[in-house]
Amino acid sequence: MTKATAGEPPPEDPRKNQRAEPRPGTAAWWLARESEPARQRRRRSLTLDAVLDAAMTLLDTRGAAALTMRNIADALGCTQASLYRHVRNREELVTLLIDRAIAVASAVPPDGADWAEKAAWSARLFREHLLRHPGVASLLRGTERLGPNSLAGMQYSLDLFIGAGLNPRLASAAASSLATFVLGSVHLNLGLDMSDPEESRHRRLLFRSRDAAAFPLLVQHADTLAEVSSDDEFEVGLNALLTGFRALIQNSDITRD
Amino acid sequence: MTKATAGEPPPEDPRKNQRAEPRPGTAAWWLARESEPARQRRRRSLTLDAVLDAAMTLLDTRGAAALTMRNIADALGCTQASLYRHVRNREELVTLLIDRAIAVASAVPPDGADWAEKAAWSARLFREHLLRHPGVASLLRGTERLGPNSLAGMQYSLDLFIGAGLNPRLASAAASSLATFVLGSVHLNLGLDMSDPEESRHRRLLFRSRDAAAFPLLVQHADTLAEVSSDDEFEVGLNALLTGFRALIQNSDITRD
DNA sequence: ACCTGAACACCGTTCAAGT
DNA sequence: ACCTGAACACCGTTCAAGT
Repeated sequence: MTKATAGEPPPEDPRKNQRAEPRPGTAAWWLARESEPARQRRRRSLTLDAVLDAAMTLLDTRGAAALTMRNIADALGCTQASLYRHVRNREELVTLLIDRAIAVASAVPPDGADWAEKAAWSARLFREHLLRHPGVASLLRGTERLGPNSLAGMQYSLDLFIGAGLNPRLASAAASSLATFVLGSVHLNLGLDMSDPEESRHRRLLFRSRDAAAFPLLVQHADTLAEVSSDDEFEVGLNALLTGFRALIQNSDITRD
Repeated sequence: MTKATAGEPPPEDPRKNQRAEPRPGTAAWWLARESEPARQRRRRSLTLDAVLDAAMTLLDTRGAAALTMRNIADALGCTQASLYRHVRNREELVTLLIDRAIAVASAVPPDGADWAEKAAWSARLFREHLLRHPGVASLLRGTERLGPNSLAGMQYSLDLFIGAGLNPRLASAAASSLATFVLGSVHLNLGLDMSDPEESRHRRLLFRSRDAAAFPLLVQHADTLAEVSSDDEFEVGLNALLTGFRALIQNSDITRD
């Protein structure tokens, strides 16, 4: 009864994963899924797509906490047990769901922009998509990095950064860094309500009331700090990253082998 | 029975949060906690610290999925109900726990380094701390950004970036961006086992077997891509960010008001 | 071959009752 | 004033039994 969850040290089987079912999200798992033709061959009343569709609307309308097997089954008018015919776990369901929910990353930026403008455009689009679907953001764990939609995004950004002058290794790292930053930005603001005007006021109060000896800068700049929004943070970080990539490209121009 | 979770659209009370208890992690909540002297005054057999200690060792040894009220109570030799005397929710417990688990951020980098080296040192330290405590990483949600330990980190990095020449607003955004990037980097690799040598092999197989028409770069550079590690990604992104901050500092030198 | 009903071992949270 | 026992309404997952 191992409930494997991200962040959990694996139960450490005595014999190291000797032919154990691969965990959802690993390369082995994504590979194994493709060579399972039997699963989808038969015509059936309930399909995996229908399950994922129901899960997606549930996630969007009622949030991550409402994404239960029972609720999904209810939405589909079947029993919970039926779901396990299309999915081995809840974890597997979430992995498939999130890969699918990430599809927006394949949207193509306006033509005529240079690589940096395109990268910024895509990063902003991805962020806005996640902000509109906070349930999706809260479930992102990296397990979807090898899913078809993520791979499409990777192909796109590799093209972008290699075209800009980076070698494949650096292009891959740059693309991942950008995605990492977008996800971190959304994730670090999930529990907060900066949209709530009260939050900004309370934040100011909090900074102001700190011990001035221990937190001089927080006290001194309380008003300014309370007003720095998640959008501000994102734009500053995004520009810094792209500036850094630009420098990296110029460097590898010089040290080109 | 609202189970408010990050990523969940708030249940939308008809009257907008009219004197409702603030959600854990909001500025109002952190503020309210301080002006609650009665809670900790009395000598009691079970203290909040003891609860959080037990929760922490549970999280580290058995992972996030094992962090249940029952298990915490068992570890302390009390009943679950007793825990609710020190904590209103599981959510509140997690918020307090994560703030405390983040204390490493207050470690001070070696003297004599310039601001960029110090920032890099702290970022790496924070990342390594999170990698050693994946359970903590998986629970980070931004609700701890206003906790005492995060504020200490903020005071420190504000000092660093203001000292380097940024105004308070930009310094705050830069500091947050860096933290965002570290967290995103750890979080996006939570579900994966890059330590597993098999994973790299499977990843190569996965890239190689893509449709060459749709994913030409993935197929072409499969071997290289399969070997880019999370460490590589992190270092590339970290350097890019710091390079970007350096440029930002030079710019604000010029346009100083 | 597919789906169901009913159960199992868990959750977080509450509250009257004990001391 | 503090803690407990026992319950409540939920979870994910399994499996014999139905069709």
